[in-house]
Amino acid sequence: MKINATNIAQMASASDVIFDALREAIARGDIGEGQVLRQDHIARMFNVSRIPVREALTRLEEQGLVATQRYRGAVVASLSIEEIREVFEFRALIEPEVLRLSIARISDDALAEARGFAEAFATEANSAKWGDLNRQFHYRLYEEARRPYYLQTIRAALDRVDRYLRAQLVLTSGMDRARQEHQQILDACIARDGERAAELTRAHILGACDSLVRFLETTRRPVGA
Amino acid sequence: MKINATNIAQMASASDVIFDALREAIARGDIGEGQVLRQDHIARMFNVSRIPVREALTRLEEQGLVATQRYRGAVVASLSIEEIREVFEFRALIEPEVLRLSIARISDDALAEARGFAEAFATEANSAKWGDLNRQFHYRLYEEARRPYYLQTIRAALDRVDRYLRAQLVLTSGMDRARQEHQQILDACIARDGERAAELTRAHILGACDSLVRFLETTRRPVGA
DNA sequence: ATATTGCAAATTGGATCCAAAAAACACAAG
DNA sequence: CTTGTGTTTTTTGGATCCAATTTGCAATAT
Repeated sequence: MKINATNIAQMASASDVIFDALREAIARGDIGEGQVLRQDHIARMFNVSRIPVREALTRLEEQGLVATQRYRGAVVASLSIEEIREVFEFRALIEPEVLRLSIARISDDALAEARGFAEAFATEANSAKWGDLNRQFHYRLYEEARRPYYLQTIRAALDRVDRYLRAQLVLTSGMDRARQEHQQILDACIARDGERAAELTRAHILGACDSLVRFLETTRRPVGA
Repeated sequence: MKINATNIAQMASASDVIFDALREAIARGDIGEGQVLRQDHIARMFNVSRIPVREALTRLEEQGLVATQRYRGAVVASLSIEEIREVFEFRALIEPEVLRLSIARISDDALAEARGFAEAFATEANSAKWGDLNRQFHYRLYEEARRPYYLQTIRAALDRVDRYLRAQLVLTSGMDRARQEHQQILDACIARDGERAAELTRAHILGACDSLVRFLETTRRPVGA
């Protein structure tokens, strides 16, 4: 048997790279909602033909991150306040449950790593990094649940609303409250109190949602002035 | 302004048709797990080139219904018992909540339609139709929740395990119990007892899962005989 | 007989080309 | 100045073609 790269790790196809790059850019808000994604433009950015770009866009549409109209191209999906609220409501149902499952078997090492992310989140000065650190903190706690399907669902839901969440974090008091709530969640995890950790997570998500919705309702008046 | 078909409804692209056809065939179990899906073969079936087929396969992979390996093609995803259990556990978390939300505003008309599906399910002699009727019954009750994101998630989860569920239905006593449980759920809905309807739905899903897993554990011994 | 190597066929991933539709634009009429 | 119409340009959806990789098979050596 010859040993080459494909034996070690399956080489990522071009569309995988494009998909991941666009997915992250959309989730982070680097590409604003409503912005059109031209196949040709993206193809040139990655030095490929339009074929892998179309595959990436297809996958993004399946994930709900872009909306495509026939012969009109893809635009970054924009969510109504109602849709945003629904995704948060969904997260508030799933994530506490996953954390509960996770705590039943969580190791001290995992807790220590989560604590590291929480501290990095709390002390990071660059607000552009808050979103990633927030995600890492929660994910680290969820991973121990060993529920790949749940985690995938959570990731998809968070991808949809992450750019709004990041906007909420930089609001006054948004970051302060997140810091405190992370600490409380972590304490409950360390105490192996699944019930309390779940309830705190639920409140954490719903609180962020409320704060975000209030913010959006005062700023979003594009139609009907 | 000229009026033509595209004004009335956006014409479905070729890949939409292929995607829906394959998705249903996989969910229903008409294409067995592990079966390879040759691009060329499917393309000829639909009288198109491989391009729209590849788009459909890409979307199916994003939905988790097929698994693709680079240069090796796509195969219908096969789930381990653990993975099946996780999807059912997920459904048992989501669906009761959606039903609870739905009951808060459900109309008598919707209940009548759901009753119609339940009766059709209970009296249908052709076992091949049980799966669809089962789905329609539950969906009709969920729709009134007006939660498109939840519904989409439920559909994706059910697509993954529907073929197993259909196999479980035709097991002895599987159909009998489903009939009774549907009636109980319907009664609770008619009484607008969201709490009871949710708990019955949860038991309905978990019961089917247990029955299915027992069945699979006795029949599935392909490795290590 | 079995394992190994080399070649041919089959299959996928990607590039290029073409047709269909939409958007942008120019221009005439009211 | 606005509105409507015809034309050009842009962009997407799909077909065809080519390269990269895998798979099947045959020939050979042990």
